[in-house]
Amino acid sequence: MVNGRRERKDAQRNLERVLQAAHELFAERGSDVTMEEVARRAGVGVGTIYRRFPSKEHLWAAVSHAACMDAQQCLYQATAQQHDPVGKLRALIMVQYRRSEEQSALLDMRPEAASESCANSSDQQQLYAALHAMLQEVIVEGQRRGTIRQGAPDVLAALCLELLNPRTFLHLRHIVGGSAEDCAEHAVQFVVAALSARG
Amino acid sequence: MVNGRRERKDAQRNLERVLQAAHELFAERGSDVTMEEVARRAGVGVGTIYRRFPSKEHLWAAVSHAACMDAQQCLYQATAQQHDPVGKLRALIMVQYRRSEEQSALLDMRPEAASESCANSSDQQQLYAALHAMLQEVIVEGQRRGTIRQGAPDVLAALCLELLNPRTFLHLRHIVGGSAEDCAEHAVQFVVAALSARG
DNA sequence: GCCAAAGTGGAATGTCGCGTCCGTTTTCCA
DNA sequence: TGGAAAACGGACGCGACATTCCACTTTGGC
Repeated sequence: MVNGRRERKDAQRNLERVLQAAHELFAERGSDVTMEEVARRAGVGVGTIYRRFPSKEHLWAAVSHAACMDAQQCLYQATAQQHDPVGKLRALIMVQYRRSEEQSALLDMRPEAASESCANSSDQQQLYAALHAMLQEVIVEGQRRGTIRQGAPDVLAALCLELLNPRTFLHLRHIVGGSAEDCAEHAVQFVVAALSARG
Repeated sequence: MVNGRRERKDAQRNLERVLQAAHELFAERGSDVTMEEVARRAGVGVGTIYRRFPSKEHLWAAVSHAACMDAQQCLYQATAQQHDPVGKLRALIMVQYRRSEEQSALLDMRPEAASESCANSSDQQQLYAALHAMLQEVIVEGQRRGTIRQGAPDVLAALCLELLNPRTFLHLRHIVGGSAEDCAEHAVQFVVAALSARG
């Protein structure tokens, strides 16, 4: 579409293939994937990738950005449909765990390790922050209603957040052996118990 | 000491220096440390390291082994001095968090990712397993006494375990801003609430 | 103090993955 | 259909590391 000329459709198709391939590989194995692997899976040459993305980090950022925006969107929607804090908590855990099943490496984020090359994009950190904020909001609301015990909301949210990490899901999955939903249910029980106001 | 001849004392000294340097660097930054960095910090040449350890993985394994054995020892001792489940839980968290302060990268283990080159040694997995077993034992005992709620002990232990990971500590530390003990106390409150039998 | 064995350091080598370059192929417009 | 422009792909260059090699140094036994 540049300079009055339509974008060539092979170029368009290849961009899609590259993004698709990169998404699949990154989601599964994180950023320690070779550019050549991505190219091979996409059925193109490495040069084609570099035409669109100046570096591996840029490709990672693009894939990560899309995945994180999507995840954030899903999390917002899921909580919006719930009206009590416990329901919102359950929704967050369910959604996060279901996504972890397919995209553990892409969603795995460690906010404290901000500088490790492209393994952690700022989008992941933003997703983490958004999730932390959502949890905190739920906790504050629960405290207002008296269903969630007192205590610094940011700290409680941080502890819950650890249990929402894809790694936790994988670990749990390994032990429980059941579906993502089964695992999520265990985590929900645990978190709810940890947060509930004492009887 | 081989072949009737004493081990040269420069060799012995250098081995100690290498292990010390490797421990410091690995503890801080994990296995993405250059052999040359280790050599430099130890004040030796890389050749000297390779004389003792056939590969970087072997060096990592040696350092990791020592750290994990030591950690396991500390955890056992700490729980042995406590006589009720909650006390044992508190002790485990306190000890683990204090160690995390210095050795987060060495103790950080992800049992589900067993094959990622040398970043995860089998010792780390064993430490993880031991910690999981200790938690499980504490939980079973608490359930017997009626102070800990019912539920699959392995699953409950797995969820607690996530909160004992050095990453969790670092994240919490960042938010709380206090000492390792402060962070541990928050985690203890959370875990105890999550596990307590309902009133 | 002498010397053979043990140990040392760091330059050289091999491997691997990122990113570039350019001859070839495809597409689009007229 | 012809040809210019855009896109392609994969061989190649390069830097970063792990590991090897060997001329040189230190040590322990005599």
